[in-house]
Amino acid sequence: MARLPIYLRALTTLAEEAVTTVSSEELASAAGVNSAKLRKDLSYLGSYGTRGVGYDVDYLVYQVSRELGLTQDWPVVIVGLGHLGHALANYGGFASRGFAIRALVDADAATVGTEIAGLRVRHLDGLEEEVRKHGIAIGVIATPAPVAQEICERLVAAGVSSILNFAPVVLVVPDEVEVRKVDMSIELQILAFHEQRKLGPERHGRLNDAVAELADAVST
Amino acid sequence: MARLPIYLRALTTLAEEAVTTVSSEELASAAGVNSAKLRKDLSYLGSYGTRGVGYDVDYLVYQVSRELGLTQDWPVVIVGLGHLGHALANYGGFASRGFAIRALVDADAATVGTEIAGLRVRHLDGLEEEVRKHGIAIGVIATPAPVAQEICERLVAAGVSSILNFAPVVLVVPDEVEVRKVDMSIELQILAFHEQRKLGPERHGRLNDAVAELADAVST
DNA sequence: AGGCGCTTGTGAACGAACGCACAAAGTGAG
DNA sequence: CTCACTTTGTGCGTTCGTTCACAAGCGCCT
Ligand SMILES: NC(=O)c1ccc[n+]([C@@H]2O[C@H](COP(=O)([O-])OP(=O)(O)OC[C@H]3O[C@@H](n4cnc5c(N)ncnc54)[C@H](O)[C@@H]3O)[C@@H](O)[C@H]2O)c1
Ligand SMILES: NC(=O)c1ccc[n+]([C@@H]2O[C@H](COP(=O)([O-])OP(=O)(O)OC[C@H]3O[C@@H](n4cnc5c(N)ncnc54)[C@H](O)[C@@H]3O)[C@@H](O)[C@H]2O)c1
Repeated sequence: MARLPIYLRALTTLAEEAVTTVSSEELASAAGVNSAKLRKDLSYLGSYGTRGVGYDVDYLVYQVSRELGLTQDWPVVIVGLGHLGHALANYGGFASRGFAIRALVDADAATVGTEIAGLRVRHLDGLEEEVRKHGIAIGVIATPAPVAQEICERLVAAGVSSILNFAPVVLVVPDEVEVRKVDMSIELQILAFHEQRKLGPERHGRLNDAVAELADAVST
Repeated sequence: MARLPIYLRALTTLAEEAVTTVSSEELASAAGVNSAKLRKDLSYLGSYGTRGVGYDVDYLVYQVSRELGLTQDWPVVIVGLGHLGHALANYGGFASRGFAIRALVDADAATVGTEIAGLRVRHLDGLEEEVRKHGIAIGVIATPAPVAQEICERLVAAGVSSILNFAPVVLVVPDEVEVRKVDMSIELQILAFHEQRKLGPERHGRLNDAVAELADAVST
């Protein structure tokens, strides 16, 4: 389930506050979900709660971490160390959540050889060697969009089977490779869509009209 | 619909390649979705296709842009100009997709006053004034997690009604405010989950066991 | 020891979204 | 003009996920 990481974050926050026990209701509101949904999600991992009491925070942290495969550290390579790649490489939040950035790769001669967050940037030529050397299964693509697909293919060929893509393109990969994309422009556009709708439906698209009609129908 | 921005991107790419007409099948595969789903999505905006031919690319770009509210530029404020805030402020992909970054705000004395991407960073004190001055409806939070909720409340109080949050916290907002979050750690954790499953179910969590049993049941 | 109150785990109903498959509609060739 | 071909728009069955609601289980208080 894609919600486990959210629960895990809420749980670790609680653990830091020295909370030992939490009810599904509390945890659900901290994670921003329905409590029945949370209980059902957790029940897929097994019965780790105590009726009448709730869940033991530390124990649940462990179980969820195990389920997510975070009891070990995953080595990661970042390809493309422009603005975004720099930010990612310097971000401490990955290391503390089960990931270890092990290799940085870029094509730009000016960037290659520089040190970022204690790691030396290697030239693109060494991509495959870095992946093999560190046994890297997870690759991050932070290159310009036009080269993302090519980088993706090289990562896959080298043995990477999970990719986090920041470039605004749809990557084509074999079935066994998992891709997730983070696209900030799309997020903003979705916000703009809702924002526009708030301004009043009359001056806008047909989708809004349809929604307005629906609202009318409901209110009568 | 949350898929419209993806279609829009595929369409603009096609437009740049001087493609004038596209079938639902082609556009769907470029966007990575089922063609029936794409046609149904587009039909919500109206009937802009021609049977036997397909969709006119330029016309569809315009219709989708209008639906998303991208015929105008949306002013945006970024709060927190650390690594990530810098990357965002310098990113050209926003301006070309209907957004104009109009204000940068940070609490750090060393950052305030510096110029990033042609814009001067203003102190947090001026947040409300900047929002009002530019009529900003969309705010981006790139501050450390502990202050994100507080910043969020100030943005909302100042009149911002859509927020893009990069801090790893669940923001609490009034119903009429739209929040979207981008959480890179969560994306990585989801990848780790799938990665772990590939390694073989025997040494892992109960969720995997359940899936394995299911697979057994199906194959017999 | 027994009962009371609280919280979990889940069966079942509901609803939304997906995708198949086809009729309707347009194009172009003969 | 007609026919064969292409592609849209959509009705409908199906699947997936969410939520309600409640029985089962646990701890605590008496
Ligand atoms: N910066 C942001 O805030 C932001 C936001 C959304 C999306 N993105 C996307 O993320 C990607 C990176 O953005 P950025 O702002 O860091 O861009 P950037 O131009 O600052 O950095 C790109 C980096 O990739 C390197 N590169 C180019 N070709 C390469 C190749 N073939 N192999 C390896 N490295 C190569 C460049 O040398 C450069 O260091 C882009 O696709 C962009 O669209 C960025
Ligand atoms: N850098 C990444 O790649 C990355 C990845 C995932 C998530 N994030 C999240 O994004 C956020 C920012 O990350 P970062 O790497 O840029 O951190 P950072 O520490 O580099 O930058 C944080 C910035 O926020 C400013 N700030 C602090 N308190 C403030 C306040 N009250 N008001 C306004 N500004 C304030 C600081 O002065 C600093 O400039 C964090 O919440 C982080 O968890 C970052």
